[in-house]
Amino acid sequence: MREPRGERKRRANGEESRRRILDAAAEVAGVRGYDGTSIALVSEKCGLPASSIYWHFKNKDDLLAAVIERSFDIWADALTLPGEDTDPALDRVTALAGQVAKTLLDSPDFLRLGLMLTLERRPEEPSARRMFLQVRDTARARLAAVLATLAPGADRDSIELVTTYAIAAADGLFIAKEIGGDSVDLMPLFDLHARALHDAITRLTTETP
Amino acid sequence: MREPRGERKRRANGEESRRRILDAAAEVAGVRGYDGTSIALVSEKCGLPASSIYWHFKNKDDLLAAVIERSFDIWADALTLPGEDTDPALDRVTALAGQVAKTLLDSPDFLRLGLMLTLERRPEEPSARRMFLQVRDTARARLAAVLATLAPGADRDSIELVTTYAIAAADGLFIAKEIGGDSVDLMPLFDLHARALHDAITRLTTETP
DNA sequence: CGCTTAACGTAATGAGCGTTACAGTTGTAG
DNA sequence: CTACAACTGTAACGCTCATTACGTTAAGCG
Repeated sequence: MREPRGERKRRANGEESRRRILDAAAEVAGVRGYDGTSIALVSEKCGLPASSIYWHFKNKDDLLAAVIERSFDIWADALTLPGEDTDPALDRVTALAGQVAKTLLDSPDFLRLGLMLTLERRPEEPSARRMFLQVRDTARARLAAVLATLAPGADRDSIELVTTYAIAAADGLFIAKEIGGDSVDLMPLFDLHARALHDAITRLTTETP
Repeated sequence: MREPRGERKRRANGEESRRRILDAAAEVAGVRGYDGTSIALVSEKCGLPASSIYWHFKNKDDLLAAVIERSFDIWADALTLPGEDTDPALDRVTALAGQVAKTLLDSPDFLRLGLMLTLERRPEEPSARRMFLQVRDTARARLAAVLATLAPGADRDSIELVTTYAIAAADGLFIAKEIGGDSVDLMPLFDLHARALHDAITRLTTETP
């Protein structure tokens, strides 16, 4: 998925600069959104001229797509899925929800920027948006797999439904945190969410024998 | 809340123009977001010159705040809260969730634009954002009141927690619909949500006697 | 040394932006 | 009729934007 940029570090500064640009762009884009992220701002924040940004990235769209990709990778790496031996099932769901809550608090850039991008509809869809939808889909597939193991007998459609709900509520809780700031404690909310998911899954296995 | 603009229709065209501007701005802003909504685009879409827009509204920020306010009013008017006589409680929550789902499908402008605004953090917070947070808070208060009647014995903090969760999941489901489009059917998702809320409320009244 | 090339620096381009100045138009009041 | 206020139309302002052209520097390699 990651592009190794062909070259193998001829000049040490290149890779370093690329990282600095991505850092700056992530910081700005996470706060100001797609339009609000100007090349001038990123340039100022990373100390490199605009031309260097354009040397490392095709254009602004390409830069922001790379930001999302990297930020998602960082987030996904920080997320340690609970092992299959954890029991009972409620503990497993709660542990997973807690993990998601914690990692979202630590590296929220890709989700914040990604959600902004999904809500907008430009005439030409930015590849940054496509990138977000793509990584989001892999996360979704992983979650569906976990939920499927918790409800062995359930049909595929029901699993998909619960998965959609699980992700949606997580998105919403993330936004609630963005709005409420310190007055919102994510942990009990994600506990509530885990309960809801557990109940829904249990219903899947008991109501459709 | 609404500003009556002082004058009482001296010239018929004025009110009509104002409405046309708001319609156009809502259409554009719902799709393109805050930055993406240019005065030139709104002007083109409503057939009035930019100067007319600036005659009716102080500036772009003022215009978008008015868009959110009006769109919220339309949404809130369409929302008929289920009467207190509806029973059992699950039916009441389900009815409410269904109402929210339906009205969000019909008039999604204020929520889409509002969510975009909440996710961004500019140096100077637009009054459009403040307006959204304000109307959102009134909606929140209303929902909390409804939930409180369903769980008479519950303490205030628990009600607040469930309310936050309820709104968050609704936001997330709205976004899921934006992403998935026709492949996402909101109704079963909001049913699932209603179940989750009902379970949470029931737990509030039984677990803390 | 000299050639190639990755990377940075300077400066400019053209387009679009929000906003305003200002002159016209038209209905209403005195 | 005149005066005035509510609007509309035209044209420009200054600014920021993404992007690029182009010259400079320095490391790797023969």
